[in-house]
Amino acid sequence: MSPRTPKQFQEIREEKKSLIMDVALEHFASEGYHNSTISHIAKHAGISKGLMYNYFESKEELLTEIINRSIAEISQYFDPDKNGCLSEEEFELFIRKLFHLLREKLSFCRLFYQLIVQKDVRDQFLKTYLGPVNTIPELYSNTSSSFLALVSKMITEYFIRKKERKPADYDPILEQYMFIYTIEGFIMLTSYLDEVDGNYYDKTVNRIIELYK
Amino acid sequence: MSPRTPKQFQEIREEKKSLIMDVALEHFASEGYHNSTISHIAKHAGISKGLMYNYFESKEELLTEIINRSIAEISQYFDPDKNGCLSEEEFELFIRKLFHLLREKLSFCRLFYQLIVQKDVRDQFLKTYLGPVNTIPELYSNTSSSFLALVSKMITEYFIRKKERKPADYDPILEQYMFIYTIEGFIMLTSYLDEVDGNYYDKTVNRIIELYK
Amino acid sequence: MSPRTPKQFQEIREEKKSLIMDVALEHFASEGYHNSTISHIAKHAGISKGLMYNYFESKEELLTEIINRSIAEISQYFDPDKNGCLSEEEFELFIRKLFHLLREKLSFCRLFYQLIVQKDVRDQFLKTYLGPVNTIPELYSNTSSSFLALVSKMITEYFIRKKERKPADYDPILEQYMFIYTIEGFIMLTSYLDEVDGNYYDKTVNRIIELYK
Amino acid sequence: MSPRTPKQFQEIREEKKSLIMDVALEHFASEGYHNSTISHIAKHAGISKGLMYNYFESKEELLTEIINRSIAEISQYFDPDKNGCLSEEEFELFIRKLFHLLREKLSFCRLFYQLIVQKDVRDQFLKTYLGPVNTIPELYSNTSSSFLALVSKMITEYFIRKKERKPADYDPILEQYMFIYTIEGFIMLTSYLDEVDGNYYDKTVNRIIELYK
DNA sequence: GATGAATGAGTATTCATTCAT
DNA sequence: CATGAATGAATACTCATTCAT
Repeated sequence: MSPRTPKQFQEIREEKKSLIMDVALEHFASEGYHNSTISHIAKHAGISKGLMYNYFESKEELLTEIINRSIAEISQYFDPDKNGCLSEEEFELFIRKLFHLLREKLSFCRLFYQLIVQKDVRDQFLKTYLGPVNTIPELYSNTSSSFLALVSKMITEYFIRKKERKPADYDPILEQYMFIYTIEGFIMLTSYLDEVDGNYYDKTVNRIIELYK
Repeated sequence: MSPRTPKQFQEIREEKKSLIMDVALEHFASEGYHNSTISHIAKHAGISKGLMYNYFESKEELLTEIINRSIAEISQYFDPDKNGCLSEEEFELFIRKLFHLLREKLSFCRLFYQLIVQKDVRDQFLKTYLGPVNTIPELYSNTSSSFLALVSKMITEYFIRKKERKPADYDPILEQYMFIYTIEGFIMLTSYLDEVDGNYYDKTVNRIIELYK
Repeated sequence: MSPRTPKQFQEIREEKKSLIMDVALEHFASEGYHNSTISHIAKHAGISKGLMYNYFESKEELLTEIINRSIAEISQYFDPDKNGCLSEEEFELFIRKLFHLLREKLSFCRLFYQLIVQKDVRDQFLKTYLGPVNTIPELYSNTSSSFLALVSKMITEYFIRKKERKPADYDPILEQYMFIYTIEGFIMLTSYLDEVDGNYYDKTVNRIIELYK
Repeated sequence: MSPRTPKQFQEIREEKKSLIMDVALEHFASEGYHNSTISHIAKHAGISKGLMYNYFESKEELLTEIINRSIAEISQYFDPDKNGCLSEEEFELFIRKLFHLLREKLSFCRLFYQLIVQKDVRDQFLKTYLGPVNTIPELYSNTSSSFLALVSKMITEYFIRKKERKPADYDPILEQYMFIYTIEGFIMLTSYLDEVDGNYYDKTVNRIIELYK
């Protein structure tokens, strides 16, 4: 057998890292960061505790990398920075994509809530991912870390623009809040109460689009 | 000096217990149950660790008592078991009260989310407080521990009843979901993003009532 | 009512002390010294923790007083210091008394074993109660603290004297050991295995007398 | 340097486990289970507290493993389950072995008494090791955990069988009790009074055999 | 005398992290 | 690279003892 090339080594390494992060995400999401032990994660990933520290400097870094990877995945999924302006069709598509993604990334949603409810983490997290656009260094190659801020801004502008085709008493800020609350509540409850029947899942999406498009 | 009377002891106990619970609630709410240490809580309450165990048998009992106390406060605030049936006025009042209460019990809301995101605690919590009405012994004199289940049931029935005064294609289940999501998202975001401006706080309440009454 | 005389106070005090010691003996005997808490003992004695320290300087002193009282009771029960020499009748009576006492003082027997098995306590205990006769100051008014040493000496002399009415190959030391082992085993097993049927209790006594008188 | 092989790890584990158990046995035997702290045991074993829990899940499991190991050693020493029936020669051999073993396993004897005098532990211990033969799963490969029950049964049967070669008034139950008491007393006193002179040690064995064979 | 609130040192246990092999 | 033994700081909880009232 020919010895592995450095490139192959690199690939193996990345795969292993990815595996560990997958396992860790599941643990962090369901048990919480502090209740997930390196021991358990390592065992479930099929490696030794010691090797974990070959891939990640610390438990905290493991968490950070998981978050960054997830954000990167999500943001490239939406790829919203094409022109920074949502058309009605794009808005509807955005919602549909969001709800579709939700099903596939339940673990990340739960992890997200784990972080949000944790005071110390929350502050750090919000500063990093909801901070002002462009002022924060990129963490992943093609991704602004303030992706969430960007999305938030685009939605705001979408609602403001919508006012033109609405009656005089239409309050875009209020509508945006209502929209965010509904989305937020839906994600939260879907993430934790595994009772959503598929039928109403779709009905809900349509109703939200109907109300807020 | 004459010794303290039993009544004096009782008062001291009640006051100190209450103090500890207040402090612990803040900790549990912001740091999470598992991350809040008895040491820290004791220190912030200005007492020794040992004394904590004079008042509460364990950390878990401390949590339980805090939850029970909060649920009791909230449920007596709503007193929904008068006739078990919401009129339109009562529904509106219920929402207004809920939003009013939210401002005063932010810590409890946060604690609630801390519990929800923690797998082990969630199951226990949901079983106890969302379990079937009437099957769970009362924890506080005038309060069923399944207060939340009762509220939930009343709301469901309210939406079903509403169908009569709505068009044929009105889907009460869907509307109830939408209502719950909105409320939920509002509570969640209000609990954690301390940016809600009072102006829109009221506007939101009115809009929710307008949409779902 | 006339105020209590100092003597009455003293009596009340002694009664209370005695009650506490009774309760504590039961606890120490069944749970062990270290597992018996002052709290529990006080509660079972119907007094407060604080008051315990009015009667006994410390938990250790409480134990010491219990031991001394028990030894005093037992030694006055046997009153062996009349002439220091056991006749055959006295020997039989001694055994019968011992077995009779065993039934009434089970708790003390158990406490005794609790102490014996505890290295630190054992050394102290043995030094005090098996030490050389007359060299240790009396703890209770009419009682030598080396009562056990005295009894031990009397038994030894009894067996040595017995040799005169026995065959030449009779080994008094060996017989004394056998006697002590039998007694010891009987007390130990009776103390802990509550299965001794009364019938064999008496038969055993008679057999021991038959063998070793 | 090449990493340790699994076998090496296994060896390290076994050796260290054994070391810890040896040290812990000494502590449990002389101080008692509850008074022996993990801290002290660890310190005397030359390891950190934390490492204790790499080898034993809890203090209780440490105790259980020590007991099981000792029982296993002892029972294989006697190997009494060959045919379940003691001949006179086997009875004598059994006693001689017992007394020989006693000298080597003093610590275990003391531990045994520690357990007996501790109410909570006693019940558990007796249930496990004196329970009915054959109903308890084997803990060590070739060892019934009710080894003691088996021995007890064999001795009972031995005495009953003996009646045939004895006078009519021979009471096998009484004789068995006397035998047990003597043995018991001998073990107890030998375990705790380190004064037994070797000379009388052998004489005692012979005398017991003479009396009860 | 009498109470129980209050303390603090101690105990079992957990876990991220390091390191020899 | 890989392993898991080893550490140590932290955590929930206990209990003899003190002390203000």
